[in-house]
Amino acid sequence: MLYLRAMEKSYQPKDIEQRWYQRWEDLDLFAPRGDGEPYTIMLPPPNVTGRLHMGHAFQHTLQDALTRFNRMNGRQALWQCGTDHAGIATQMVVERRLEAEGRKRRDMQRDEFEAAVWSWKEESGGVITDQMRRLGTSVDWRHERFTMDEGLSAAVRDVFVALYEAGLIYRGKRLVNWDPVLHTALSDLEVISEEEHGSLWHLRYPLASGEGHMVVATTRPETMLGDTAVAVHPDDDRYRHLIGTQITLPLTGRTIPLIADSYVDPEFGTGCVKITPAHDFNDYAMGQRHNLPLINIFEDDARINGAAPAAYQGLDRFEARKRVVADLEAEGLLERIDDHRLMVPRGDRSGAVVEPYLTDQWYVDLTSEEQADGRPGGAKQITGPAIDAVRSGRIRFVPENWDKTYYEWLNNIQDWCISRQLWWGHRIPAWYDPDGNIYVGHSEADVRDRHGLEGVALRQDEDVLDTWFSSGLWPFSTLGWPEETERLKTFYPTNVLVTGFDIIFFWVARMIMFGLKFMDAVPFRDVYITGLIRDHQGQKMSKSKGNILDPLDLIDGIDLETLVTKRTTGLMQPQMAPAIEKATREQFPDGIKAYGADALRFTLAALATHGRDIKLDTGRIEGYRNFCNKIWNAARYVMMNVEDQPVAIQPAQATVFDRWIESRLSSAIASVRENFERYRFDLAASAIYEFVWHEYCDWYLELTKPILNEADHPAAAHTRHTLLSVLEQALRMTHPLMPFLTEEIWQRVAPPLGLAGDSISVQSFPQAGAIDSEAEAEVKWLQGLLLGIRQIRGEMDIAPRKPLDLLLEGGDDKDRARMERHGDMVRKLGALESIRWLAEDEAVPASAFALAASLKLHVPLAGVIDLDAERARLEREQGRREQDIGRLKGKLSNEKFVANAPAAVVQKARDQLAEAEAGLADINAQLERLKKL
RNA sequence: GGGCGAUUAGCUCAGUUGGUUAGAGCGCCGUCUUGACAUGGCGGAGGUCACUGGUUCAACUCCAGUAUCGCCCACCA
Repeated sequence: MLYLRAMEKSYQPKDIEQRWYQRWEDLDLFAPRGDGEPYTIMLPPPNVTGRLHMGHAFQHTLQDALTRFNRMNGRQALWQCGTDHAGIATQMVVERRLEAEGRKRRDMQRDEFEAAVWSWKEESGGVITDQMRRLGTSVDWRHERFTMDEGLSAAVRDVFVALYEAGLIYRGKRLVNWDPVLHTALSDLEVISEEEHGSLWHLRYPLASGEGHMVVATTRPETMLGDTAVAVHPDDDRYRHLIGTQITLPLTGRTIPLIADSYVDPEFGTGCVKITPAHDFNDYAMGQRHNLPLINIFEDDARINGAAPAAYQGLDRFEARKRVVADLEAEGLLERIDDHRLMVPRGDRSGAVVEPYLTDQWYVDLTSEEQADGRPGGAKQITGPAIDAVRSGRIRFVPENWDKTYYEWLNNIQDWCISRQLWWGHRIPAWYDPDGNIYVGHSEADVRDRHGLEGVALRQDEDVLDTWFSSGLWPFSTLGWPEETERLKTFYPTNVLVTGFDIIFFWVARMIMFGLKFMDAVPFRDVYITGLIRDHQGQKMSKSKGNILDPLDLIDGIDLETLVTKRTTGLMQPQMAPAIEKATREQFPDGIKAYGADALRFTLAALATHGRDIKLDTGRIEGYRNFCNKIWNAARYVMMNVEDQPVAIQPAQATVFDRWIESRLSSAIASVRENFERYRFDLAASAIYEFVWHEYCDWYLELTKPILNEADHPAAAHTRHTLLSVLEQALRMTHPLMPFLTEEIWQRVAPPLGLAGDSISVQSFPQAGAIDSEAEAEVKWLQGLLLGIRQIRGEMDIAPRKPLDLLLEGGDDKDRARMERHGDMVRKLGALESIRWLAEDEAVPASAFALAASLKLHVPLAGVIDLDAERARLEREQGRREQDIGRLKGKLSNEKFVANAPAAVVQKARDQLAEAEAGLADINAQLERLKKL
């Protein structure tokens, strides 16, 4: 009992949480245990230098709940964790830090820079793992992996070599998305296109004949320096006669042809398009069709190069644009400028406008068809199987409709550009000899060996691989692949992947491709796609909007000034600071309270509905913090009552209340189990909440008080047992969502029941027992009776403890028998002075009235009763019943309803009608009596 | 231009194969500091289920369309 102290009056998460995680880890409870059926979740590896945001906290909560639930069910549960080296993101962070120290990457040696990244990784890598521990995540820390670990790097090289040898990786010179700030190629996915304000410049291109000119419209006038044609639609009558003639390209002195291509839309602009094959994807394609020359006019930082006239060389592309427009205008060749909205492609990391740029890059073939030499192309070998895995149901998206997004993307996919001109990442395992021949292998020695390259100078490719290339191997590389380890055999394929929709393409699809290709099996059975966590107004959380919430601040709390500082420092746009400060002060005038990890987790689970983003409101977290306190205090009550008291276990002595709460618990357990299995964390959370608060606390605990407060009550011992046992099971049921609180309480509750263990987290998840419908009916009856009394009290403004007399009228033998059994309980919980049945011919005194099914309750209130209030209340009841009766009569008088609806539905309507009519008669009678007073 | 989603109480959301008096939390009103808990108890008010048609004995639920909002994909210069 090392860890246990006297229970404070209220729940203090800080005390509890800090003690338990360390203990769990010391006991190594989160490694796979036993020999049950394996259950595996791969943690989407966060960026090693990052911090966890609310989205991570959300996903980690769900993964932890699943892992804990399955661990408690006896599965060999593995939650594989680790971090991603995050090529571009990390390189940028480190470069920025170096610049703060006055150092520049370009002045450094490559190995020197890599060393700086590794040391930054060591320094900052602990932030995430610390955050995860604070959240209570039960990952297998001893097998934590990093995508640049030697084993994972070897896997990357093996995959690259294998795909290259299969003809599925190739090197090619073509137009790529080029980031001129980061000086690297990007994949299609890393380019974000958004609509921006721009202009449409109408330029005059003189005909070489000297007779007139063509007018072309462009959004990028500077690229005219690289034009190699002007195109019109072949059927465009305005220009048809000019097709094939030459045009004098202004400013350059070059002559270019007027060509015809049906790609051109005659309706748009002037119907004439300038063609720049080296700087536009469409123009590139057209250039291929028409054998046009490519003129690259940019350096790799998008300055104008030597291919352009000297006047423009060295200018940045935007400078060049101004200059070109000015020069054209000076020559009278600028017809007009229209405002124009256009889609501007930007690099997702740098924000720089991406330039289509002709370079040599490495690609994974995802599109080509089967080839004549028998080599299956990428479409057949990689993309097709990935589509089929989902189509055949071997992989299931939850919610299901994400499969459409997945198919849509794969059906329109392009080859994947995997090379990046960065220093941080997996170096491409390709070497060049002085003649430029390419050799791909696992290492330089391997290459020399295989190709007999003794004594030949070899130079390794400078580029690194796209980060997602290594992330795509995560489900098997972390388990030891390419070695055939025991771990790999046991835990692959994994059961479920929990992630956001934003990386379905980046990551999910690629894991499926690689998993199928290299493991010959799907990497996971289910893909649970979570919604996005948004702020209380539904805005996306982002540093630049200043609406970020750090999970740790919700756990530990934070004062307003610290929060303001945190949100306003290190902004990309410092001018936003005042607005962010104002909004923060408005939303959190007192800062953020400490809610604790359990409350945060429970909230996130409760909000996890399918197919919907989540607006996170701290009010909601506060509500669940209160729920933690409720559990805490219920446990206090239980412990107070079992200390030094006998706890019996003979079921024969069970009261109907004991049977009732056991039965309700069974329903709750069944619901929680089912909903965890369906990934309905929201329903699981509400089943727990409903049971613990509104059944166990609101009713059962209250029902035990009259028994336990009476000296030597015959049911006391068993009641204590039930109090403990139900709480103990409820704790196990709640543990996957609230690991800390349940552990703390379980350690106190288990021993009196003769149970013990290192931790609740390795106990079994409770099993649902039988439903006791007899007990449920009896307690429901009792609740109805007490509700009637409370309604009278509540609406008549009678003090809760003022003793009342209760007169009963009507009812049947069952009511009398039940009242016989529970009269004492009703008297105590209803704070009644007396209970008496009205004699058959006895006049009803002036009283407040309530109905409990067919039982009529009268509370005599001579002199005290507010007749008007009571009449108004009864009339409201009257109105309700009349409405019901009207509706039910209408239904039942419809012959088709009676004929077609299932018998049970018709009977139900009849019963409801009878009950409503009887109730209405009772209320009318009471109203009549009131009139006479 | 294609695809997906949302619209239910003041707010945030449930409502599983069509049959419930359409629910919960927060907020609101009233009341109560009783030996688990005021981070609480008890009672209460509050909804033409976005709109229009259709299918059906029966529609929040199924179908079609409309409106508003949001997201993803796409080469219109």
